[in-house]
Amino acid sequence: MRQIPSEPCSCSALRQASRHVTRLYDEALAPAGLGLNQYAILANLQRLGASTIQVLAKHLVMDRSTLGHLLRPLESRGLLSIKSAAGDRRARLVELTAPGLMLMEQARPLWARAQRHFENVYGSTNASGLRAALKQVIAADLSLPSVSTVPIESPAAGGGQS
Amino acid sequence: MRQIPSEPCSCSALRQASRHVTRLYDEALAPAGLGLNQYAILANLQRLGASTIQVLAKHLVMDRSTLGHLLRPLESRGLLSIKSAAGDRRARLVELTAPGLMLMEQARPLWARAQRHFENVYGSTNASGLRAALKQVIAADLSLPSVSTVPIESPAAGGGQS
DNA sequence: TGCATATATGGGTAATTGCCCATATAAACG
DNA sequence: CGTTTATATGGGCAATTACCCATATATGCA
Repeated sequence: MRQIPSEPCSCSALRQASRHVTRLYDEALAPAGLGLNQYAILANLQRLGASTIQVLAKHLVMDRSTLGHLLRPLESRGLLSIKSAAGDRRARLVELTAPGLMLMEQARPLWARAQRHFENVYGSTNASGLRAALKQVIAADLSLPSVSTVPIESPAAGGGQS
Repeated sequence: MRQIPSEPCSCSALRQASRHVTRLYDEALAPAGLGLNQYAILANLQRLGASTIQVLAKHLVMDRSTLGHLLRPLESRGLLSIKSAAGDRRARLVELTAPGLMLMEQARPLWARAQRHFENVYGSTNASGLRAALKQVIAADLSLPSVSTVPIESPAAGGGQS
């Protein structure tokens, strides 16, 4: 009875590594009362300036509604503000507040410690190689061709996975 | 005006790639009514045979309580059973049921399609390289040295968290 | 101008994730 | 044998994740 070897699932591997590494960063950021995810949201906001949920979600490679949920607690804590955009009344502009900025100043060194620690353990060359590889993964268009229907078979133009 | 470049956060990169790739696998597995995570749980269960939550969680690089939560819906659907272990009344043995096994037979090709698609787009060599890198990440001991206390300085013994 | 379409969100539901604390057992040790 | 310690879980809480569907605007085109 061939024992099935652990399936080399790329997705599981990614998720497992995410969970593992997230524990490190969450622990490091805990003194600031932030999780890595919240830190990433605030950091992107600081970098981008006021942004719509849509734009911010794109940068975070995150579903819009997910981000919508995640903003709530941060807004309650006064770390960011959400107001209707001037030109477009559908859109809402998310922006870092002064307290949010202050917290980021305090949190950045905590983040840096986690990042440094990761690079010490895993190797900084390995780490940048990994980040580059992940960047490629993120950029890849992974949309599945609809399986059964095979709807319209427009010629060359096609689904365009390179 | 140095614009802050996107911070090369290893953890964010991992999480973003996870989210991105998970969407592919979830979509592929949807016809079986499973998410990738649920698939991974059942696949490990099939591979390992009856296991305690503890052991299963270790294999999944997942918190025990997380797994406990995730088992509930799968048990309700009758895909796995959870019974007290014979020798150890604390432990609970999780085991794939016949319907669970049948569903896995149906789901495996769906998983395979996602995996194949990922390798087509990202490159199969890249993919196995990535999995190898992630495996190393997962194996790394990332525990932070307690920052202030610097507790006992036992000599050589070293990192040994048993 | 007016309707069809596209865009930007929000709410609801469910699964995913992990922490802390409580409980039930088991094991170890004196 | 009894007490301390370690192990295996569960429950509660909160954040994370994303789907679907509804609503409010904005845009494009006839």
